[in-house]
Amino acid sequence: MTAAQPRRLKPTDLIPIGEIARRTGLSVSAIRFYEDKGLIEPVRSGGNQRRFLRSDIRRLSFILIAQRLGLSLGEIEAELARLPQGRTPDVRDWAAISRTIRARIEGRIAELERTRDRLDGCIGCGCLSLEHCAIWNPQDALADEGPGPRKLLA
Amino acid sequence: MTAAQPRRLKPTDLIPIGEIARRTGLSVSAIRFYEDKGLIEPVRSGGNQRRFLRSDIRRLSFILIAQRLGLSLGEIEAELARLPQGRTPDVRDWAAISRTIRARIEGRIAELERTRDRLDGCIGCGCLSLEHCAIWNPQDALADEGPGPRKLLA
DNA sequence: GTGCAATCTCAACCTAACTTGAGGTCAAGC
DNA sequence: GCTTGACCTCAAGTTAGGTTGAGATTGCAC
Repeated sequence: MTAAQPRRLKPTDLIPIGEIARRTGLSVSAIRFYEDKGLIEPVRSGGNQRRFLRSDIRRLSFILIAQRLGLSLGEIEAELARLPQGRTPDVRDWAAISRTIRARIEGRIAELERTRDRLDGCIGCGCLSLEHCAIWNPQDALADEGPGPRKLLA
Repeated sequence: MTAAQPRRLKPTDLIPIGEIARRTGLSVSAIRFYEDKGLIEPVRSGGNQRRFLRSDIRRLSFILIAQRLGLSLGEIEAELARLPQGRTPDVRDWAAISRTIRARIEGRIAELERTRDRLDGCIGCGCLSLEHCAIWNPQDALADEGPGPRKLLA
């Protein structure tokens, strides 16, 4: 039972942290940090070292992409929680998550286009007060992304 | 000389911090923080209280907009440094700065569109490895915005 | 069976962007 | 002239997202 694996589960499918770091471009410490935050759950070797699956590369890549879009690690965790437990996520699982992300991208693009147009309009109109100008509308903080003063965005 | 001002420099043109906070949506502490960082320089009343000009509202509004675009306070300070010293900035001064900001917006939009298209392509192709997929390309970190792991973005 | 690079844990540190609190002053209304 | 709310300064605290360092193991190669 222990020799000549029939379904060929190669030991190379278990990747140590250094290699997963190299492959994703993340630092080793960042990956450990993400595990700490519950974003990823590697298995452990006999000697307590982390061992990652190939599908974890996709998981980590997703984290990177989502971060670029302005999601916090908490929000990313929420997205990842939608992946199936116990089995390796397949194309459809990832596609479901992608739809959420895609919507976010669209929204962000729309917001930027709005800001751009308003910026043009505001400079063009020369109102110089911004107070009653379209661009300066704190209520319109529909994308809660980016740092910004907490009071305004909260 | 002290009575009946000829050019009508109304005292209401000197705004206390509470009112400027109310008008911009910023917190009082955030405004003081920005002064500390050199982003704004209110004058002082006889009793050492801050007094803002109306044009400072525009300055603070600009800070908010720029932050939403992912600029750090340091970068914003650099932009604001291009405004004239000693005189109140006029339409053309602000227009010059707007052009930089506009370019940034365009760039960010382009990047998001690229990410969106790649996301579709990647999920569609089912490669599931991301390693050799277009979307997973750490070299393409052309927008150094958002938090993200320092090693990758540095 | 030994060497040495890669890992491990845990605690401390870091930057950005603010907030909070203590203790004291200013100014406008009655 | 006194009260009360708005302001002042300065120091310390907070959150997110990691990094750094010490001291101890592991595990692959020779």
